[in-house]
Amino acid sequence: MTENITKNPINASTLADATEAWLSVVQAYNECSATLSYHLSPLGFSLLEHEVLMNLLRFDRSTQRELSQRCYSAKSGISMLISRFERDGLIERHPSLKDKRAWCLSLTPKGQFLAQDALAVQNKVVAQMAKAFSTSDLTIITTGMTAASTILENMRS
Amino acid sequence: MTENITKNPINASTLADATEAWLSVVQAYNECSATLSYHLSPLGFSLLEHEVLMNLLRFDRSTQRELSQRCYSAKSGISMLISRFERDGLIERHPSLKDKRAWCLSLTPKGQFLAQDALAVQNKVVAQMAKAFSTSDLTIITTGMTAASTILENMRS
DNA sequence: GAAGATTGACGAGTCAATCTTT
DNA sequence: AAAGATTGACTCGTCAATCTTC
Repeated sequence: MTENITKNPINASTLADATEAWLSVVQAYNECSATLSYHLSPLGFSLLEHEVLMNLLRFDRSTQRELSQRCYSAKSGISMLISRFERDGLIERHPSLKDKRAWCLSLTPKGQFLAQDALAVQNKVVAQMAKAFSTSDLTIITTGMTAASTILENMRS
Repeated sequence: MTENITKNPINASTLADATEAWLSVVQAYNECSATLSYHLSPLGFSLLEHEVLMNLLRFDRSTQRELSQRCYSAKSGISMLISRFERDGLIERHPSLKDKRAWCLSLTPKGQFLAQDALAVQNKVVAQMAKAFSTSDLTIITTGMTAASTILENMRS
């Protein structure tokens, strides 16, 4: 007999605690978005553009579909955004060797420089945020949020 | 001499940990949005409409500016959203007694019923999410995220 | 002058349809 | 038929300007 192992039996008080916790996450998420956006504006990047740059820094030769999924943005928007970046010389589209439908995207040298600038901004913000948490807190958050994502994803199937 | 007390000395490894933790939060946030949106659609509510209803359930007689701040949405959008809710009979606008510029917003009986339905959906989602965390985890998150919000807010002034 | 609310113009991103390739 | 990418129509929310009240 299999059993559903959870860290938490759900009752009225934990529901209230969980709601409060989640509201604090939503608040922090919004504050972080506003702060990141604020400090990125001198570079001329929106939050979505920033996400795309960070992804290409970590995962060279990503496809547009991969970016679409990792940035939680529709593929049509990514398509237009990449076209703009290509026109401005930040990104190069290479035809995929394995799949003729797809593009492999790479940062140009210019794109890499600007992405590094954006990364520096992100690091500054994340470093400040990290002051609110201990190392073990961060581990708890990473583990829990990853598990929560899986649970949430399963609630839509 | 005052000193900046933080839970975390920032170095390269904690920056990586903090980035990973934050990415997991962003992922969970997006999955939660998608799941909530998915389960709210039968009720015909968008995420923003849901947030407004939850806020009026908790804080009766809120003003539009208060909703705008608590829902992280521009006041113009709130104004139009409230007009729609008023037209559909979910909300009543009462002139504020203390400030003739402002409206005091209240849910009508019909609005209260629908807000309860939306709350039930939210509770279902939050309860599932809570399975990923222990009670002490939830406390750590609430405390840390609240502190992080303050830090982030201060980074824009 | 500052703040709450409203309106209109605008923009970023989504959805649906289409084309090509698998 | 399914999947990657693109285009056009559309929607939701923002920004700037305005009106009224503080």
